[in-house]
Amino acid sequence: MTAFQELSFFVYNHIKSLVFYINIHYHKHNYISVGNYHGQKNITFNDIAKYTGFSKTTVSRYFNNPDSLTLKNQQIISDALDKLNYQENKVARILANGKTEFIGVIIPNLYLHYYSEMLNQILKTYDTYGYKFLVFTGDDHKSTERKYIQELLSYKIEGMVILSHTIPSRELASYNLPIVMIEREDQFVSSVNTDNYMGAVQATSLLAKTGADILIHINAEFSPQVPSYGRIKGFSDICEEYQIPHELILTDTGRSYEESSLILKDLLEIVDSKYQGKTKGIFLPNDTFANIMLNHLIQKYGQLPDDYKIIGFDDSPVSMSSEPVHKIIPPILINRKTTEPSH
DNA sequence: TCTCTTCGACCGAGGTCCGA
DNA sequence: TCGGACCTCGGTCGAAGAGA
Repeated sequence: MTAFQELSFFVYNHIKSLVFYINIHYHKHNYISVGNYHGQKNITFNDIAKYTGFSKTTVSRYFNNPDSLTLKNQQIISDALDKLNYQENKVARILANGKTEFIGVIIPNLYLHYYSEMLNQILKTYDTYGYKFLVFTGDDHKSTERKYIQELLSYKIEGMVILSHTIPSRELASYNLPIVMIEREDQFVSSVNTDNYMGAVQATSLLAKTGADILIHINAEFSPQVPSYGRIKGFSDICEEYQIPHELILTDTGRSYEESSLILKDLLEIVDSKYQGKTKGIFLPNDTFANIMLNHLIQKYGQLPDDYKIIGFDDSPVSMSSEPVHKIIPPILINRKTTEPSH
């Protein structure tokens, strides 16, 4: 068990024991519920109704259509809310109107910076739209992700954002739920994609300008239906069009940081010996892999050697729509120190 | 007639009770 | 043991009543 697993296990058990304590306390004294730790009952509309002498419908109207109440009665209810320390109960609202305001998110993992940053941007939309997110990491296991989707559906989510690529869009469309896929095969659902082809063209062109003798693109194998395939195609097309010496390495890139790191380390050794004395321009499928490669080079040589030029690929588009819509985000080329021309 | 307020069905799933 | 009726949770909402 890793340190992180131990930590999460401890947190889970601690929360579980707290909930158990609260439940025991409730059954023993019948005056406590989860969310209020001080032996005080959760205040409901019924309590406010009893306290003020109004019906609970009138209390409900105070929140949803206050103009239908006299100013005097609004003030009475407002005072009661303060006095009783009322706290909004979203669960009851969901029970009544069926709108959970939950959106499910399935991502392959969080160790790739692309996914964690994407999730970060998705979570930030709460302030604007009010939707909450239930997030699962599928680790590229189809059966696991199907199980997670069933779990999400049981919580009556109002939509799904899919960054995973194990489940085909035809199957996802059958759930009859608003779904947006990001950088995935998207024939039957809405999607948001980067212009991978143009991004690869820009990256490859930049590497070529650095004076590299050989250009190498490392990536996983994708079918042409997957947007990421555009990176492979863009790289190959530019190299062939301008007759640039190149090598395409399509391989399993791993399912964890450690696995990816080992695979990239092995690939680096192969490239290092195969193209000794030549300047190597390496185009990696994402910034995390580019950083891993950079770290291996620094560990080996103490710094980024002059005969290595590294470039990654990342983006963070987000959009949603009820109708199938496919939005293409134009890539922006960012020139960092890892692709400075040789002198 | 209009404004304000109340009543009670309803949402969904699990628990309880009672009769067969 | 089984099945059906009823209740529970906390809100929403349409219909209807009360009063000015």
